[in-house]
Amino acid sequence: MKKQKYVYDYPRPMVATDCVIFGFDGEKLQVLLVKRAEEPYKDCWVLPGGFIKMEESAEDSAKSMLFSKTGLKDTYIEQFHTFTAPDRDLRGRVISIAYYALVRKQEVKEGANAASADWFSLSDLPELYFDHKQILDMALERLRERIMFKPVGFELLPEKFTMRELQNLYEAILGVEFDRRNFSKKILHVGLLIDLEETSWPTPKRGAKLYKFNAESYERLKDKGFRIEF
Amino acid sequence: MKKQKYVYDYPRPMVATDCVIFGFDGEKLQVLLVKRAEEPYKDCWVLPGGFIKMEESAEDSAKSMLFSKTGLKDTYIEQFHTFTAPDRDLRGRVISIAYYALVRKQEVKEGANAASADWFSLSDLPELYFDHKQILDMALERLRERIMFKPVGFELLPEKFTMRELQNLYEAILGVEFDRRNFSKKILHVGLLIDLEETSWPTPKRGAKLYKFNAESYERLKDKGFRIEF
DNA sequence: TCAAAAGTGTTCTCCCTACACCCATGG
DNA sequence: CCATGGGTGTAGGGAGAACACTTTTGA
Repeated sequence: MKKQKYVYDYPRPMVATDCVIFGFDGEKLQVLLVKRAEEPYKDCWVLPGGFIKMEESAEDSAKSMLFSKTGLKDTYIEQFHTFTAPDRDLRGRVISIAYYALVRKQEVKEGANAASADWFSLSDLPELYFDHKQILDMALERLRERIMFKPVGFELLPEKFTMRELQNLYEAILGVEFDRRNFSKKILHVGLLIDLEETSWPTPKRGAKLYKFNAESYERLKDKGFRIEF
Repeated sequence: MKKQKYVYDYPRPMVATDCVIFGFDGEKLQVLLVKRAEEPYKDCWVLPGGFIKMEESAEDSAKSMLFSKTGLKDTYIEQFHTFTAPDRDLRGRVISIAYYALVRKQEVKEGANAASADWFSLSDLPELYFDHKQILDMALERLRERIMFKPVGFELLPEKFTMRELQNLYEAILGVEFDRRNFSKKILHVGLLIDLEETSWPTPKRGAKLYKFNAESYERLKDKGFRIEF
């Protein structure tokens, strides 16, 4: 089958999506990186991404890429910036529409891609290529802004979690530390948490109460937005 | 001269920038629209925009378009979303990287484009085509989020302004009303305003104090961010 | 002299902050 | 029994919200 060619009157850039996939291990915020299979930068770690198809939106493109790396559908995904510097990609003029996704690491299927994909803590990243470090930095910045108004953090936690885990998550994202008691009071006051009458156990030392989040109030607050002041 | 053609192995979308240019008349928030010169939608009002060139970034493209419509350089401009629905443009697959800009209407050159460009209050918009209404709505949403953390509003005001004008601006952007006295107290407390010892005059009835904003504190707060709670 | 807009200060309440002690568990 | 982490309450301070009267000026 002969290769088809595409002919245009004016030059056109290539358009790709890249995705910053955030996960949380209970302590630290992490990012999923993949190992490039081809030149340039073969075998180097980069953000997962790909060129968009003509009949799909960028969001569809990002979602199907996300599915192929994690086996997850219906994850939280949000477009945050489009990177357009003419020289950002060695291969030619490539524009990248960047997304970040929040996933529950527990639900991510390991295996198929085990050798070519891995989680990295933000404090322990490998060198990144192209402009992927900037992309990652901006993703985190946007996530920080977002989490002040929308309870998106729950997308990163397992169904049941302890107050400590939730606090660790907020601290990891915002890069600050909170007083245990005040944090707990504030969060409970928002009314998003349901106190499961269980305790996590075994844990180191003493078991802690488990919470899940209240999907109903969540729906209410997602539109309206809310405010947590730290 | 014969028209050159561009040939690629894979299909590529066209990439454009569209720009939501906000202005403020002292009372209401406004948007600059242009009249299309060509089909489709000839003579209809749309957001100013254009295709990006291969050797310029999207931001450069938006800026030069902005310059051509307003005569302004160094305006506040911010990318906020990229619109990618496959059917969003009748002319084919066009991806649009959208920006909003904040300009001082007083500084905008009228004239050259007078017949083909005009300001519209948000409450009094003409019908918009393509997905430009959605683009505009999202621009406003992002501007709202932005103004809570960064003092970007000053980009829309003339050098000297009254407290009432500043309040009108915040009310117009956020779509709420504030108590005059509390608003004034809060804003002054941030320390961004310099009390010029002048009064606006003539105005309707009584003259009001004029303020300008303090560029120095502005620079400080722009990085650090700040918080105005309303 | 009346209408419209501007200037100004106080009180009350609520929420955020700082902070310390006791309890349960595992080693 | 000791170390580690979890659970809980209170007192004080600061900031936001509500609110009214006086002044200026143009019509």
